[in-house]
Amino acid sequence: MLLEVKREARELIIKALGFEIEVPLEEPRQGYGDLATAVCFSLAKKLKKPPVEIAEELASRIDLSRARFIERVEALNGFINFYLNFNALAEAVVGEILEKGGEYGKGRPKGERIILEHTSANPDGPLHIGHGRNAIIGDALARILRFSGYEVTTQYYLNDMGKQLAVVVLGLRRLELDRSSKPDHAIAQVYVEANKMVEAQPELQEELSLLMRAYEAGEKEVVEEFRSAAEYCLRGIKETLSRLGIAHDLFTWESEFVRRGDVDDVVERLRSTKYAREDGVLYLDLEEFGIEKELVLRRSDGTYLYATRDIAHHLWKAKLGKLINVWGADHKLLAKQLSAVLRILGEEEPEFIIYEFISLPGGKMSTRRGVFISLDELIDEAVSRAYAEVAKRRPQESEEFKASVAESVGIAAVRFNIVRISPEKAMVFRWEEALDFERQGAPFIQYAYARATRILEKAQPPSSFKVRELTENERALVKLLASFPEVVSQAAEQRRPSMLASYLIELATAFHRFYMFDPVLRSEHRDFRLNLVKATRSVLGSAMRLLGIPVLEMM
RNA sequence: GGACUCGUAGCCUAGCCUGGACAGGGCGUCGGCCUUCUAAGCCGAAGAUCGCGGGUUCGAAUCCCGCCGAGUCCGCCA
Repeated sequence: MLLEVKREARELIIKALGFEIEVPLEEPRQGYGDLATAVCFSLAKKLKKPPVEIAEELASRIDLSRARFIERVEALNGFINFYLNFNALAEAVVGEILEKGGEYGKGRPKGERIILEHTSANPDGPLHIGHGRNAIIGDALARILRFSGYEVTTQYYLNDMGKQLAVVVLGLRRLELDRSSKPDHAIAQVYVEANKMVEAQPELQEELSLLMRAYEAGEKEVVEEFRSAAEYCLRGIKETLSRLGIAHDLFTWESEFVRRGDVDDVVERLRSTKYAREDGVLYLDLEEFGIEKELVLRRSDGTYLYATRDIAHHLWKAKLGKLINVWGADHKLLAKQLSAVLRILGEEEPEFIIYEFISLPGGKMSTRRGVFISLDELIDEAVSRAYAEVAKRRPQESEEFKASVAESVGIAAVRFNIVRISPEKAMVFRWEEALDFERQGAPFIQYAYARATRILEKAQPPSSFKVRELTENERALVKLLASFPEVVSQAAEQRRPSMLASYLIELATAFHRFYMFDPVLRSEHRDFRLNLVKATRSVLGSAMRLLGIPVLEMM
C-alpha cells in the first residue's frame, strides 16, 4: 500500500515538473513530513537554479485536488515533504489487511523454482551454534522467498565421503556407542575419541584410507557402516532442527554423485575445456576469473576431491532451478571457484549467502577437538532461562502453561538473536549476551502479539468502522502496516531476512506505544481501534512466521 | 605476503548496494509511570571525531584511493 502512496507522490512531482525524471523517495525523520524527496538537488544543475527555489516553485505547482493519499506538500531546505491523508490510508490499509488476512503482503507467484541449500553440516556430531546461524538464516530466507512467490525447495547436502565420517566409522568399530544420549552427541563422542586414537596410532591412517576407498567403490558392508553412522547422526540433527521449526525438503548425499558417474562425466567435460591442465594431477586454471588458486579436480592417484564432487552436485541441482547456497565464510574461495566452473559449463551461477563465523571468546570452535557449544545446549539454556522468567511473572499459571511458553520464548530468542544480525558480521558468542532477552528482542515481539490477542478476546471488531482524526501512535502503526508488503519483497530480493527482523521490532514498538497511550475498549474510537488491533496482530503474525518465531496467544 | 569481509557511544546493532535536512535502536547507567485492554510494557536524561588520512560531489557513515585493526581463506583436506 505504501508503494501506491509513493507512486502517487512521484506522479505529482512529474506532473508539476512537466517531464520525466527519477524521483527518489525517502521516509524522513520526525518533522519532515511522512515522505520526502531530494529530487530538487539533482534538478539544480539542469535547471541552473538553487534547489531551495526549485523546491518552492515545484511545491506550489503541485495539484493535490485529485490525490488520494497525499493531503499536503511543503518545500523545506530544498526538499519536498509530503504529508499523508491518514484517514484515507488507514481505511485502505486496515481494510485490505482484514480482507486478506495472512495473505496480505504475499507476492504474486513468480513461476520460478529455487533450490536453497542450507545447514549441510557434516554428520560427525551435533549442530553447533555456527551451524545454527546457517540453519536459521537459511530457513528464514526460505520462508520469505516462498511468501514472496517463489517455489522453494530447501536442501541439505550430506557430506558422507569426507574423512570425518570415515573417522566415525573407524571409531564405531572399536568403541561403544552411547545409546542413552542423543544420537548426534553420541556420534560426536565417538568422533572425538577416534580422532585421538588416529593421532596416537599413525598406523590407523591406513585403515582410514582403506575405508574411504571401499566406500567410494561401494563395498556393501562398508557402505552399510557409513550410511548407518551418518543416518544415526542425522537423526539427532533433524531433531534439533525440528525443535527450531526447521525441516528440509530434500537430503542429497555426496556419494550419490560419485557412484552414479556424475563426477566422472563432469570431469571429462571439464578436461576438454581450455582451462584444463594436466601434469600428474588434473586441475583448472581459473585465473581468467580472478582466482589465483588452481582448482585441482583429480589427484595423482586418480581419486577426486570434495570440490570436484561438489561441481557434479551443483550441475545436477542447476537442472532443478535457481540455486542459492547458505555457506560459511570459510567457503568463500570454493564459492568463487564453483561459480566460475558453472559458468564454464554454461550454467547459471549459484548465489551465495555467506555468513561470518561465530567464535567463542577463547577462539574458534572445533567439532574434532570437542570444543564447541551445541545448538541443543543453547536452546536448552534459553528455554530454561525463559522458564525462570515465566515462573516469576505468571506464578499462578499451570505447569503446562509455563513449560510451553518457555519453550516458545526460548526458541524465539535463539532464532531472533541470530537472524537479526547481518550475516556479514562476525559474532563472538557469550552466554550473558545469548541469554539476555533484551528489551527489544523476541519476547518483546511475542508480547505485542499476545497483548493484541487479549484485547480481541474481550471484543470482536465490527465489520465497518469510521476513521476519525488519528493519534500520532495510530499513524505510526498505519504507516508501518502499509509498508509490510514492500519490506517482504525487499527482504526477499535482497536475500536479507534481517530486514524483517528490524521491521518486526519497529512494528512491535509502535504497537506497545499505541497500547500504552490509546486505550481501545474504553475508547470513543473503539470500532476503528479494534480493527487496527486486529490488522496489527495479523501482520505481526505474518512477519513472525516469516522468521520462524513461535506465535503465542498468551504469555 | 595476497584475496575477501567487518570496524558506528562502555557493550551490541540499523542505515552503506540505490549519497541528502540535527546518524536510528537496544543493553548498561541515572530518573519517572501499574485502582484503567497482562509492567516480558511505556516515558525522560546522559552517552557518537560513523577506525584514521586523502579524493569525488552543492552535499559522504554511505562512492573511490591509501593506511591501521579484527575475522576468514590461500591443502593433491572437507
